[in-house]
Amino acid sequence: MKKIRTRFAPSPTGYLHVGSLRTALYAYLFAKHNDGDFILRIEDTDRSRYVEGSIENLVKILDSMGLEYSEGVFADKDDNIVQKGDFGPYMQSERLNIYKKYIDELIENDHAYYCFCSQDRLDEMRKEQQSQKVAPMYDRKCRGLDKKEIQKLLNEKTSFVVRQKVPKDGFTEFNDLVYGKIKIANKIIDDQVIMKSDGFPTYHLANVVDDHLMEISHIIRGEEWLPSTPKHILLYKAFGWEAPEFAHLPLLLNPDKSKLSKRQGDVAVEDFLYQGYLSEALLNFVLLLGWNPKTEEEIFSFKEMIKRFDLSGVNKAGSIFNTEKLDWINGMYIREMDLSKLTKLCIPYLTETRLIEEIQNSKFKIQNSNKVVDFEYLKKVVALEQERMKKLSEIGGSVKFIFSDKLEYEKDLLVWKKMTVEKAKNNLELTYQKLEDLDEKDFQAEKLQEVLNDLAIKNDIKRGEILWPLRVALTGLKGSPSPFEIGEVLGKEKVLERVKFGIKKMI
RNA sequence: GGCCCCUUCGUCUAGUGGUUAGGACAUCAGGUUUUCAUCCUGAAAACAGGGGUUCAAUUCCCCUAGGGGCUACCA
Repeated sequence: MKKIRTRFAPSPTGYLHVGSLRTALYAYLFAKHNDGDFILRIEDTDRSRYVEGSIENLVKILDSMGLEYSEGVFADKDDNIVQKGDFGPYMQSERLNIYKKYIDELIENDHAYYCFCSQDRLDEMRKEQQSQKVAPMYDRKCRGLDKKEIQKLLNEKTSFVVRQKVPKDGFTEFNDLVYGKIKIANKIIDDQVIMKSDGFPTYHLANVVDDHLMEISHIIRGEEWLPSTPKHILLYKAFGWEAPEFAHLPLLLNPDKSKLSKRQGDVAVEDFLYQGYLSEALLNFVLLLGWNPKTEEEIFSFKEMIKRFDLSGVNKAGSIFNTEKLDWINGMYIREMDLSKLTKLCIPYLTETRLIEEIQNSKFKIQNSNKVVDFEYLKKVVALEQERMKKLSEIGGSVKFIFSDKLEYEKDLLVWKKMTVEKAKNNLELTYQKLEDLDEKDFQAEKLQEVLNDLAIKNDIKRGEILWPLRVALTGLKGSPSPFEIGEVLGKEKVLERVKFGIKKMI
């Protein structure tokens, strides 16, 4: 059986779009599920749209996502871009001579022709066609040029492009692995430009040549390519090549159902990463946007994704990119994560340290605070919020109270339900006395819980009437982790200080 | 305008010629918890419309409507 090979073929035009991430993921999963290869090819044939640094960025993100490719463009130790693999180079801009050869072959075999029409003529023609409400198409003026004329224009160094010679009649059809049979009349297919006047090939030509040369077995790409697939099929035919299989993926949509775009919110993978979404969670979320396992499972490990993915589970309708569920999935992954690992990931959001060189014996300065703590302490702080965090970026705000020198809150907050202020104050005083007698080393969640429960029982007070005022005194917040856990993180001195502060408020 | 594609709860989706049309997120209610979160229980919530075919249609066919994509010397 033929080896399964898929590729991810982005253009280096800036950030990595979440839709592209999904495309890459599906292509990756399909290849790996079938024990095949997944390769990366950079489609940089449009020089005007090239954005500096985007290849580096892309490689970095793919790497952090775990979408490992076996051939393509990699970053070496020093972050230099290098190309590796049997069928390279993998940057189209470095393959110009290859395309040139194939374009010449097409001209030779009468499947393509020189076109000397000026941009102005083309623009005018298009305008005219649009005003008459006919489909804008090249009028094939240069299709009939004879050899002599062509040579003459060539000799005069007239600017030219090369166009694909599309059959005038008949139909081109193919079977898409997602959409099924697609059939289009050749007469409505334009004589597509395959080589631009700057000598660069267009997407259509470069794509076909590369996919053939790189032995791609399955082209997995976005639905926006569906209408131009017949052109590609025709190109394969013109070369006498067997076309690969096609699987087009439904688009990701804005809330208004248009194609997902930057205008209506974040679409760059790096933005989501920056906000504190975990790459596993993002992958899991995007996996489910347009694919389902035919069971009710929703959380998939990377290994499980590979095992379970198949193209038959891909649906046809576009899906709105709504991050509500992403938040849930992310929270899920955060809760399951090993505390040390989670803490490391939280460091950029919690401390002023951006680069984590050495965790052991390191000191971390807390953001917007003058506090400096070690990693073990950070772990305790993160543990406080692990089960209520949806995104890593929330950590700084949610544990701010731990590090502040003076809490700000209304005194009424100290009063629980129907309690009186007097009662709250008394209970807090009672608590103070009890905690004051406690040894520093007894400031440990379980012990505190035991001691405070005991206090409530002995004095015949509802637990809430002890614990609520205490918790508020320690946090100044309506909602927070329990006073036991917080007491442990804060330590005796701070706890007593804050309780005293609370009591004073009520005097 | 032309061509192509799509249409099940608010969102992601399952599903079948006969189902109480299932799940998840979000929402709401209740329980657990001192609070928040977690966790548990429950509720509300969908087959775009119209014609066929059929004993029976959400499911098959046609039409309409709506949405989207493409229509570049961009990918």
